[in-house]
Amino acid sequence: MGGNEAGGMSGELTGIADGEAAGTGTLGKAMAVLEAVVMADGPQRFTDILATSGQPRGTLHRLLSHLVEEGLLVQRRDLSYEPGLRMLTLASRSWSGNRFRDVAEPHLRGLHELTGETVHLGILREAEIVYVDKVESRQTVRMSSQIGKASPVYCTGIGKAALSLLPQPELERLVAGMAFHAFTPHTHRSAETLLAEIADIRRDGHAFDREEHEIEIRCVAAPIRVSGSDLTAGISVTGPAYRVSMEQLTAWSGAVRAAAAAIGEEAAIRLGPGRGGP
Amino acid sequence: MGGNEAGGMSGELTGIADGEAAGTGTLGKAMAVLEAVVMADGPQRFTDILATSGQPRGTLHRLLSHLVEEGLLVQRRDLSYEPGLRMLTLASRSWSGNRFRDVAEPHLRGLHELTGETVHLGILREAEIVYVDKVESRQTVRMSSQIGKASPVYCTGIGKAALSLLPQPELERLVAGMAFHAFTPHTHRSAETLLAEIADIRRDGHAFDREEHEIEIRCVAAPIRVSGSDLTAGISVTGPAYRVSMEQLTAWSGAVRAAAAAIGEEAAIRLGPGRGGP
DNA sequence: CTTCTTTGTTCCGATATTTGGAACTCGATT
DNA sequence: AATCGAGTTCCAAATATCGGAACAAAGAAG
Repeated sequence: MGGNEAGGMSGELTGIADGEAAGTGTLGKAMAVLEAVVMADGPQRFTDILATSGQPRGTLHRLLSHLVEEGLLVQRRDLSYEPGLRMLTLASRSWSGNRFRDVAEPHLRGLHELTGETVHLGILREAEIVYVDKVESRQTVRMSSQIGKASPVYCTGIGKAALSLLPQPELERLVAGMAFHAFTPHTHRSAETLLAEIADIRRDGHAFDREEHEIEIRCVAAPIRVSGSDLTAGISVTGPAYRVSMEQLTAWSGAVRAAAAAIGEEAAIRLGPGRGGP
Repeated sequence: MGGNEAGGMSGELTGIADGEAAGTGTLGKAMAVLEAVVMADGPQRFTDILATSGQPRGTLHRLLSHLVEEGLLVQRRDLSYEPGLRMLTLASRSWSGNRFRDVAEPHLRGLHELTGETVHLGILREAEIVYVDKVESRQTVRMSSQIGKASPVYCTGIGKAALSLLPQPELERLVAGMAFHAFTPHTHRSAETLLAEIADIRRDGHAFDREEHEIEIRCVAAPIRVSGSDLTAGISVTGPAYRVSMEQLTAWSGAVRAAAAAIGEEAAIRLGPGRGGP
């Protein structure tokens, strides 16, 4: 197959060249379509998806039918498509069965009690940070807006912290593929400045987000390394600029690093050897 | 192709009997494997999955590779498989983008404040109820254990309530396929008793769970019908038997019915015509 | 140390599935 | 009536999947 694009006859079709093009065949296309629907804002009509996915009509139609039959999508009366319930069922298991989150949770709570601010746990996946848990002020948290969300690495505290753990070649590979969207005036805009900051982070053991992702929002983060696992993660304490000064964040950095270290060690033990307990 | 079973020579091995045999081709198999891993308790080794999924070795291996490549599964150092982060990403969008849940939420809160007990929102999918939201006492709820979980219809308040809205033929189709597992001494054990109770529920407009799913747990539920949609759902107020008597539940039934009606109407308006708002 | 298992990975011809352009249906619009 | 747009169905050609069997690698037993 070609890439993701519809494409026609494939002239040279060298393929491989870039990233790891090739592919997951049918599954890949199905997932692309699924994602197109899930990530969209409202219900998507056939034509909408036709445009976003770039699949030919016939193919797309069959893919959608299959997805509906599997319960991953639901077709409404007006023929538009929405995410189906099966996604929830699968996800809830994936989340509650996540032992890493489980190990980290008490530490997140501890940090929250110390600081009174929101605490996040994120895992590195390619050039993104996926938030896996969150402990925040009073309000019932629910499957918080954040959980499951993926943010770019270069503009988040956890992201930069996690990057600091990567071996240089891996780091460079990721940075090379980055697009540096300027979310705020403080967002990194080039590989150079980012790499420079990462050097600092390696030295200090913690990273800051100086309103780089969202204006008026700051955080301190520390990386988590789990020995014996390929997992790279991080935690952060986040707060509004008017309430948490950079000095305040610096004061908390020790606690954040300590919590990160504790999670890393505990996880190495509990995730390493055997299965899960009771 | 055969059915889902791998089997060897398959004597009769009709398996599924019929239902809607045929299938979703490759996607179906991939999802079956994915589900096998996600629903399992710990990380699953290749051989474990080989057993549960019944796919031939070669096929299974390719399926797993593709699932990993898509980020739906992750392969650990010891070669075992775990749910991947992409599931979370997809699910969180599916959940937070669910407008029905959004409409219902204030009403759930209202019921919670009135009763002080746990309130659930569930949607009917085939012969199961999938919990989509939950409001409970103080404790931080998080993506509660329940959310996304699917329970059989015949032993839950919401399930029976939802069934009561179905047209008779549809109802009978579902009941015909039920397995009636006896979770407690009070669980329905036959189609007759279930159908009889559903007749009552149609009359009363609400259903009870008299410790039928879990011992010492009771609830009152009311069905939600959204006109103009195929959605069938329900809400319930649940509590421990020592604290909530059947009389208490009966006293609350009016409020539950009212909330259900309100949700149904509001949803019909907000889900019906246009897209989502801001 | 050798032999036997057990577990995971790779191969490859046969074949069922997917592919995608084009024709078709149905309803709304002009 | 004729045109347009959205969704669905068809079918020969292309290709990804299928799955048995051979192959490696790591343990366990002898």
